[in-house]
Amino acid sequence: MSEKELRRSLAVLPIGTVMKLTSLTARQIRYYESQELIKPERSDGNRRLYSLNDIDRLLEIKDYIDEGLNMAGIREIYTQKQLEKQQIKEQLTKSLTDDDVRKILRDELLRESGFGQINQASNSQPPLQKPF
DNA sequence: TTTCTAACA
DNA sequence: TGTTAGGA
Repeated sequence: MSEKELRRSLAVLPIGTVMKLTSLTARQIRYYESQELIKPERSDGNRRLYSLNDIDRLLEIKDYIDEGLNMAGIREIYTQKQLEKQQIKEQLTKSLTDDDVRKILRDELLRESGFGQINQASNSQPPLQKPF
């Protein structure tokens, strides 16, 4: 996470500030939390602390409600969005794996060409038993 | 003073 | 969602 993202996710705002920044009532803000649309931190004597990201999300929630969505509908949007992120992560991991495979194939070709001894030190892959 | 939980004329 | 009670 970049420092910028860390700052935006730092929960330091009390509900009173959030009310002014979003024009929502404390009742609404707490209700959206009960619907799992936001997850503010807690501290002090059980007081809620919100981050700038929470502010953005609350403003988005207002728009979604204006568009006629209910709590469940909005929640689906966010849960689906986090699933997409998870899939992107998996794809990235798969991509890196393919790159490793490419390195291995390259070294196999070098070995078969009789240049096995000039293996690059950058490749930490152990030699294969049976090159094809 | 501000915020919290729970509950409803 | 509003509003209020009773505490922290």
